[in-house]
Amino acid sequence: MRSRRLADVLVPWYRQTARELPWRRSGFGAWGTLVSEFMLQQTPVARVIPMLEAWLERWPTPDALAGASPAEAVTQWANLGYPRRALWLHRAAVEIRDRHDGVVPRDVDELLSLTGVGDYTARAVAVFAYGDRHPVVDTNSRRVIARAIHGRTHPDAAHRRDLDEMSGLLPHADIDAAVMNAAMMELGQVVCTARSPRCDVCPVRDMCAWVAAGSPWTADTRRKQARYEGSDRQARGLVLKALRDAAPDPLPEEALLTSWHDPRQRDRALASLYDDGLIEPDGDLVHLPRR
DNA sequence: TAATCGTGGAG
DNA sequence: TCTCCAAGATT
Repeated sequence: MRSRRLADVLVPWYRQTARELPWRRSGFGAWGTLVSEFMLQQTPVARVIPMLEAWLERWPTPDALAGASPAEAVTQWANLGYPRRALWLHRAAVEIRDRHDGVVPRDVDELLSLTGVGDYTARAVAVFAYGDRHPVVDTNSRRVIARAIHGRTHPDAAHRRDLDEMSGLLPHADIDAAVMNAAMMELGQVVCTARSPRCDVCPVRDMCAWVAAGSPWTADTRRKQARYEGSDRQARGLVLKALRDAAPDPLPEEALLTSWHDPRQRDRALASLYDDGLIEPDGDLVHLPRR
């Protein structure tokens, strides 16, 4: 059947052509893997690499990060985006210290119980750091499945059934299954890309349902990302940038978003940041979270 | 379940 | 210039 043959082609293809990335080095470690996966959540590989190395140099273990303040984590996170991830990674480090003796857990359910760790990240750590056999499904592999298996241009929204589908594609041996998971992601990222797939160099084009269907380019029905300019997210981003730049010093709340056009939106952005625990009040001052 | 959450590079 | 979207998680 098709699923079996896909792995027969992709596993050797990956072994021959995969890019060298920091988290693919042997002995990179579960902590490094966990940090890299947090950073890679919605942030491109090229932007992650230098930030990851700086992070691991500063905090080489979960204990080291757990001993720092959330403010330090948010500051070190710099411009990676979605700063809640920095907060959550810090919380996860505290949980690893307190509940797992400072060792990144191997069990998927224990990984899932860590703050900020979901279906993708938990299995990525179990598979890529520990070598266990689980389906790892990210946006790239979902796109490859949509095209190669179902002949669709775009994947549907992420769903847990994706895990079952990927399970059906995995070879039996743990080591090969791990490579297959990585190969699907790699193919989606470098060949079967979202906007302009490079079918001319695709190793599985002769078994691709989408190519067989004539490579139809249908509309993407998934909801588009909201406009950023003038959004709450932009307002929040400006607040955190100001606080990161001032860190470790706080700033007067009046100094934040001084030239923002919409005072109600300014209040809303600040309120949501307080709510998320990304900022905290100290009289008239605003701090990044100190504990 | 669908909306929300940053930032910057590529096309 | 402007749109798209990137190794997702949470509520």
